[in-house]
Amino acid sequence: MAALQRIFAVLTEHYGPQNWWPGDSPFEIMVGAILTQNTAWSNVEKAIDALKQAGALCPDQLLHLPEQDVAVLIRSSGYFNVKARRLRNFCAWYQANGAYEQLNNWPTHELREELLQINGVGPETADDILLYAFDRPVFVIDAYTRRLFSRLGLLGHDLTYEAVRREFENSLESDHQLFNEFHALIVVHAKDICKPRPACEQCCLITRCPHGKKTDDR
DNA sequence: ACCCAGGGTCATA
DNA sequence: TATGACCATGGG
Repeated sequence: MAALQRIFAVLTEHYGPQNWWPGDSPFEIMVGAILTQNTAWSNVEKAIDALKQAGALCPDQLLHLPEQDVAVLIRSSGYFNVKARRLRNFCAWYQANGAYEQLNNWPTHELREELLQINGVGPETADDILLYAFDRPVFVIDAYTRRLFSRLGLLGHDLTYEAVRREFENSLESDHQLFNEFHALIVVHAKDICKPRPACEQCCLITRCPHGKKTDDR
């Protein structure tokens, strides 16, 4: 994908720097990464606020509280029962491995493999965490990225997550700052482009179901 | 009332 | 390995 650099330039020129991920600490970013699975960020913000309000936005409390209580706090983020369990799974791993300072010494590949072992952390969530909490040069592939680039004709729509990620990482210099901005810009562009609802040609490049035909997505 | 959202797991064939 | 069911709230 030789055009990537230029697409990044156009997006960044239009929207400016994004300063992602929204969040005050690496741990908050990791929690957000789990809560935002298939969920609008506005709903996640409320859940994170509720956790803060309850003094529960830390591994200790999330592990100490009954899972049911956590579920109530994160209710607004949807899937609250599964996500409460996923937060617990993640925190158990996080504590067992000495928290941020220790984990940050791990090589990127090993850290990624370990994250993927946690039940509830799939490839995108792992990569969110690696890129935005640990500043590792890993390109995050989400549904928007897949739709936009496959509809531009730059990506096959039957590629695996790993294949798409390799494609992006091989087409750009390995720079966490670049990957950080690029992914953020794709998401911001998706939100921006289709404000009311459907129907312009631009929308069809990145929103879910272009005029009823759902061919891509995976 | 319907569609969608910054996914992931599990059961089945 | 590939589908399909399931998880659930809140905004447009």
